[in-house]
Amino acid sequence: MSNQTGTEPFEYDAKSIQRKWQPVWDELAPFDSGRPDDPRPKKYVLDMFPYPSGDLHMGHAEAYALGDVVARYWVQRGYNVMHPIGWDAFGLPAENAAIKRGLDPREWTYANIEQQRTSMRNYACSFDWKRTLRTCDEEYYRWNQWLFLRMFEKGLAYRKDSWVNWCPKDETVLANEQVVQGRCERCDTLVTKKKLTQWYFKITDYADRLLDGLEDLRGNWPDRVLSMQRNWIGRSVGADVDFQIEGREEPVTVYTTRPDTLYGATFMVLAPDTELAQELAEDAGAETLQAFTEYLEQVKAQTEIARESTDHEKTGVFLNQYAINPVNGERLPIYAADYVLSDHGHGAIMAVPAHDQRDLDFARKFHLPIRVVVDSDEPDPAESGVAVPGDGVLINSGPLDGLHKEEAFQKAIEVLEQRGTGRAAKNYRLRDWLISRQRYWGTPIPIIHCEHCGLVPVPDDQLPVRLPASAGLDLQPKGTSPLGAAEDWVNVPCPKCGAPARRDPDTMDTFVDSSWYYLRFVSPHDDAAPFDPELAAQWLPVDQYVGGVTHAILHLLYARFITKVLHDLGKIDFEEPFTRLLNQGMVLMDGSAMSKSRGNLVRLSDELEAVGVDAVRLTMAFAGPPEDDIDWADVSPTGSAKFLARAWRLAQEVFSPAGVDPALGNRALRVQTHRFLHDIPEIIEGFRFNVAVARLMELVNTTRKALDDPSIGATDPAVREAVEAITIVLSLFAPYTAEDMWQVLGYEPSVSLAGLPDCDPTLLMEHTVTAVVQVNGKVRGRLEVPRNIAEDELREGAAKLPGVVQAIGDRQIVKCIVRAPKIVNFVIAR
RNA sequence: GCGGGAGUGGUGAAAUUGGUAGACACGCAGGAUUUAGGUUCCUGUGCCAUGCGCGCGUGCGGGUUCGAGUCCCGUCUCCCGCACCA
Repeated sequence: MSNQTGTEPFEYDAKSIQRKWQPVWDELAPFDSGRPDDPRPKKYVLDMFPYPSGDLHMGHAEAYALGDVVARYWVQRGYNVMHPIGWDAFGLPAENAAIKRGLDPREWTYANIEQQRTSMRNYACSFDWKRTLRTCDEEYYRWNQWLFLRMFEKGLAYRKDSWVNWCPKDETVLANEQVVQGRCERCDTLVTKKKLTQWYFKITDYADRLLDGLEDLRGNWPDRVLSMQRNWIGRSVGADVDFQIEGREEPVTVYTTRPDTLYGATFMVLAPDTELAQELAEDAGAETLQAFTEYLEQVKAQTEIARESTDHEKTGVFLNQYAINPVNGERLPIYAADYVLSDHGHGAIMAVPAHDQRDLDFARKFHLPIRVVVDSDEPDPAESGVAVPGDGVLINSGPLDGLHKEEAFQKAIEVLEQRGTGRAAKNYRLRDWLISRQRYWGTPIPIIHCEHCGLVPVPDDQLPVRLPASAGLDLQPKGTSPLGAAEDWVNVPCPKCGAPARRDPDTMDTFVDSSWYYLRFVSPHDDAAPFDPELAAQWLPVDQYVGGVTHAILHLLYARFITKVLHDLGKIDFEEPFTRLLNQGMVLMDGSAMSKSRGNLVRLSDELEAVGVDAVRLTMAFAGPPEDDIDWADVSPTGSAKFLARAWRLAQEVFSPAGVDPALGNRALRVQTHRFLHDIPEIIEGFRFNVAVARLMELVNTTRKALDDPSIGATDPAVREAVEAITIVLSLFAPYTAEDMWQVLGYEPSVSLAGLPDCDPTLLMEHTVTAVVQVNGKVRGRLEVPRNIAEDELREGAAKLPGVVQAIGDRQIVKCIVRAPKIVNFVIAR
């Protein structure tokens, strides 16, 4: 970067500028927020807090660069901005790394946090350093326990025995959300199922509100995230229908989204791994039972291996039993088949082969009848093998005949409700949130197991339940929590009856920690409450959340859920935590995600060393729309560095005193400066950071020309005005460079607090514009005209342009469209 | 299959009420400065034709309009999420 010939008068040296300003900012703390007397309106800008698994990487660099633009922008607009940072410090990676290195997870975590903190300061993140938090601090996690207890009281935290996802490598249970295509989200191991008693949060109680709440976020959250959440919750609307079974007391209830096709049901299918299937098989006699048992074994063996297979050849076994269709009394043979899942709906379906592809596949294989009940133009499914799911007119359906799908849907439910054999119902893909983990490095669950009293909550005044020191504990994954072996810790008297009892040895999923941390920032060291209610009322909700799309489902869904819970507990008065969300893309290298194994890792520290902090930040902002991925191979950090040097040199050459009246300056340059100032807010608020940088570059180029133009020159006040505007806006992207320029321009630090200059509307109005003149829609000439030119005048001027005259020739002008002052279009006969 | 999004130069991308397509950069080419390289500065750069341009051009095909990257209909491709979810 540096000029080694020494012939240039000024040198831009990113490193020395960084060294120069960091201590000044530490002293000034320009981003401290929350002085009680601060009259500025509030703005809460939050970056997703990092996991301290090492030093910052390119992904952090992008996220924090973009979040910083937003935070710094609102400061420049005169807001009291709270922009805090913390560490999501509990969790498996820390524990695994600690085991590998033979360290205490605590030591390893805190060391990483310190390293990240140093890197963030160097990276000029505009965080309020008085408001940091670490989720592994007991002053933080005690409030996880507090939250757990409140939820326990409300029945929202409960234990149940069920088949859970199990990662054999990490030896711990996983939430549904942590299983990606049958594999552990973290270590990619094939997930297995294990029957265990675990703690759950009852997120399904909030399914409707979580889904409906997405409507309010439309426009302020990326469509992609809204759609992912919608999919994840997976609400479907339909009906529960009760079917009597021959020779059996209790009916079987099935869930269907197509009650309109009830008359088209020709058989029933149960999930093989249900008690009902087992019972029916037993009741049907030895032969059936044997066939069923064999099938069940086959299904169980297959699940783990064939999980991923894409073609699902239908299999199943007849249970030799019949159900009665409640609307027409028909006998429906009952099968057990693995295409019906035990954990969806009631684990049983009515099969309508004509109108459902899966049922049709099964019916064709087992030679079951196929009855069309929705008449459409499609070919007969029994012939074509293609089910007809679309609309049509109902036939063969008794009272539903002649109705369309939608009407029949409603009517069928009415009929069922009248007869008491069914009712409208909803179903969700969403499952309750499994929060217990059999690992050490997390928040202890504040429950004591007493032989006499059962599950006893730890009284609030005994919180926190401290995590015991790891010394002497075996942290190796082994399927049970290491805390169970901490005898001094685990054995306690029951808080209720005083008898010897044991603490729950599990720890909480770290997503519990991150589901409410945004609230803690308003009073990070409060020891009376998780957050100060008054401060929360003042600051919340978060106005702008910034983070990666990797958290589109997990973290954001959990945080929305916990927010609604806290709302219902009367602790806060809003239901959505994050008003606006910006999801930045990923930083790639040569088209794919960076990884050591792929050998395409770009180290942030190397980039910072090569071009400096500001150039890296600027590159992140300029690369393209923030939500798009950045391929580091496609961008030019050195190009950014060159631009910064150009801008910086501009400031060195300004030769008019600070405070000079810009009104005396060059008009053309002033016009461009003020158009720039006018457009910047709209551009930044629309997250079009790349455009903002382009506009900065444009203004730098123009100002350079003005400066070098002898008729304008370094003493022109308009040059100073332009450079000041550049400096202030540049401070959003390249704070070190801008700070240095600000000083050269004769001001005290910090430029971050300078404020965006007002733009002068008269300068926006006065300048001339280029009118485009078209003939038959093709551009044939241009005309410099005043902004307020009259239509007639513009038309006459346009008609005289040589290019236009030539294009028209002797043909007749049929029509002339004039939109002053921008365009004239002559329509001529062809 | 369901849901969401996107297709614009060699590359990243602009064009936010239908009105100059390709701003701003990267790359490349040429030139100035330099012993040389780098830096810095200047010029050029959508495609085709380049002796000429009422020539072509925003995935493709239609339509509306004086005028379409933008609106409408159809179609293809790609990316993301969910998926034997009844």
